[in-house]
Order: sequence, then structure tokens, then C-alpha cells
Amino acid sequence: MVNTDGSHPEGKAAPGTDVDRRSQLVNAAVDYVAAHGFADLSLRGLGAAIGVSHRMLIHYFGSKEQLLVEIVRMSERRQRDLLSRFRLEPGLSPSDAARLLWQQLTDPRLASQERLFFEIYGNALRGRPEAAPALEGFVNNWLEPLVAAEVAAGADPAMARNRARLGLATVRGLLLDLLATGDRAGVDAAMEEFLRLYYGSK
Amino acid sequence: MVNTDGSHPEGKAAPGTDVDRRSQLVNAAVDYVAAHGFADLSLRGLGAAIGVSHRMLIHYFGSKEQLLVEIVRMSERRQRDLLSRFRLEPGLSPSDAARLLWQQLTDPRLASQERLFFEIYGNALRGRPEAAPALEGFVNNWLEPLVAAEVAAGADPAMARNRARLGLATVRGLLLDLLATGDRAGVDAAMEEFLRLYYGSK
DNA sequence: CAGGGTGTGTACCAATTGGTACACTCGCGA
DNA sequence: TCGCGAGTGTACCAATTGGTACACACCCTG
Repeated sequence: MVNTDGSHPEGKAAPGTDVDRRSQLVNAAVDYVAAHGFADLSLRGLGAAIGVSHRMLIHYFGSKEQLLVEIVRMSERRQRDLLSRFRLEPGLSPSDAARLLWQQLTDPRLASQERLFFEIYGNALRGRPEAAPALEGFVNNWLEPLVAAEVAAGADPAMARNRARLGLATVRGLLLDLLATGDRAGVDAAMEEFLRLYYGSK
Repeated sequence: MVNTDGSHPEGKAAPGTDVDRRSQLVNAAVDYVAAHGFADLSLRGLGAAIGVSHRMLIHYFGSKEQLLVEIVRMSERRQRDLLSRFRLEPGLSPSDAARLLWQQLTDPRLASQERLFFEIYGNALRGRPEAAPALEGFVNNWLEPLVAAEVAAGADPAMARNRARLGLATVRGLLLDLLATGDRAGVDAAMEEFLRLYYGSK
């Protein structure tokens, strides 16, 4: 790297059409990574799959590292969108709302995205710098809405955080189980048991 | 690969001292991988760290692939040893036994081994062939002893499997939380809440 | 039409990778 | 003592990697 300013050598002040192209490329990249994995991604392989040369990826993102950062960010954003698109049913009991969320989360079409989620998780735990910033949000981004839901459902505020944390952990643990075993019936049964304990219905 | 039998080119029928050296190397390799990560392991880096040339690693294991397989296997074995070393306290209530197990699992000295566990998990989900055989065991190896414990504690056999599956998922989810956030107090509190729900004490 | 900047492809480079060839040492049995 | 085979290091190879140099195509403004 010869030039001393932070920007990458070409195309200094991005004009605007660049932005569209960039986000389009990032979206395609996330799809590719969700399908083919995060760890052993190569610029050439990705480029060939999404129809650009690896040269262009460097052009738009400056380095592979930066591209990975943006892939992680976009993947996070998609997860958050997924969560925000939910919660549109006002009249449900907490138990039924949770069951519905669980059904949505275990939609097979989301499987590859969730695998990517756990893969990024693992890489972040390992200290891979492009994934590390996601670590903080892995729990906290999800915890806050859950705490709010618990409080809204009338839980004691001091308990709400513990319960939210517990619910998040259980969902993730069962999701991990489902992805590993594919035993949807078994995992669903365990979730039913959890809902019974958690919401006290019988 | 020129020769047609399954063995690697050199040192055909391993004489016996080979075996010791191999398992010694695998043990050192697991330690190294637990500390430095599984995904971007290089034979040279590993060799330099544990005091052999990468040439020797190829010699003993035939290929990097095979070495990774044995690392995964050994890591599994250690996990299982961890579990079997437990369960030595006869007089405990199920709740206290679970609490004790949780305390052991969250010992900071196990953190790197658990990170490795989740990293292998992620790679296995991605279909990495050297990690894939572990997928099956990730759930089932742990489920069976837990089911047995549930039944021994008097649970209904039909419910025992669901409860065991739920407990396993929750523990793993909270472990994931702990590794990501380091918030031991928060995670411990969530676990206490779980134990309260799970074992019905107040 | 002229000219420059943006977008892109081709060719290339240095570094690193897993794996191999060959030479060397050392210990043990004849 | 001789030899031979297991264990090891050095040097090397081909492939792949991220990243760069340079040239070309296109579009917009003058």
C-alpha cells in the first residue's frame, strides 16, 4: 500500500453509483457466503459466482478484509430485519407469540442464513477481526427487544432480563440442535416443553 | 497419490513407537488449535509451535485432512472424558448436580476448548468433511447420558428425552452467551432461573 | 468531435499453502 | 563391523491466494 491516506488506491471519493453497486455486490456476496461458507471464501470464487472478477471486488471494497466486514454487517442487518418483520400480531398470548416466532425461525429456507450466523459466531469467538465487532451484538441486540417483551407481558423487571437471556439461549441451543441433527420433531417437542415451563401453562 | 493401498506413502505398517508419537502430536495439536483456531491452521505454523517440521506432520498423518480428522476426534474424546469425570457425587439433588456441572463447564480454563467445540460445530455445519463425522455426536453423544439421568431422577420416560434435549440446548445457548459476552453474572442468573423452572424448586 | 474520468478485464506478482524428493543420522540385529 | 530401516531436516514444487499495473470500453460534458 503506497498512498498514505486511508482510502484504497482507486476511485477515491465514491460518486454515488458506486454505492448502489457496492450494496448490490454485498447482497450477492452474503447469499453466496450463506450457501458456501464464510471461512474459506476466496475473492476469485466469489467473483466467479456472482459475475464479477476478483479485481472488481478489490476495487469496490479495497481489501478482502473490508469485504468480509461488510458481509458480516449485512448479514446482521438481515437478521435484524427478520426480527423486526415479526411482532405484527397484537392479539396473541405470549406463549403463542413465542411459538409463532419459533416456527418462523425454523423455516428451512432460513437454514443457510442461520448456519452463516453460527459460523460468523465461531469466527468472532476466535478473534477474527472482521467478525469480532459482531460479538457484542450477538447477544445484546436480541436481548433488549426480548426484555421489553417480557416487561410488557408483565414480568418483574429484575426477572425480565434473566428470563429473556434464558429464552434467547434456549432458542439458539435448540436451533443448533436442529441444524446439526435435522430432527425437527424432536426439537419441536423440546421447545414445547420449554414453553410449558417458561409460560407456566400446562 | 501414487500408491494404491490406503496407507500414506512412507512408513507403511506403523511399528508402535509411531503410535505414541502420533498421539503425542495430536494432543499437542489440539492444544494449539484450541488456542489458535481451527479454520486457518497451517501445517507450518502448527509444526513450528509444537516443535516439528511440517514435513513430519505429513509423515505421521499422511495429509492435513487426516490430521484434522484426528484433531476433531481427539477433541471429542476430551469432551467426553470431561463428562465422564463428572457424576461422581452420589448424594446430590438433581438441581444441585446440574448446578455443579454448570460450574465446571464454565470454568475459564475450559473456555478455549469450548470455543474450539463451537468452531468445529460451525465447520461441520458447513460440510467440511473432516468435521462432519462429529455432527451426529454433537447432540446424541450428550443426549443419552442426560436422558438416563432424567429417567433415574424419576422423569416420565416419554418426557425424559424432551427434557434432556431442552437442558442440553439451554446449557449450550448460555455457554455461547458466556463466551461471547463474558458476562458471567448475567449468564449465571439466567441459569438459576432455568434451574428454578426445570426442577420446580422455588 | 475531443477528452477525461469511471468501470472493467487481462495479465501479472509475491507470499503462502499442502505435499514430495532426497539426503542424512541414529540405533539395532547379524 | 556392516547394513538397513525408521525418523528427520532441507530444499523444492505446483497451486492458490490477495493484491497491483496497465490497457481498453463506455459515457458524459465541453
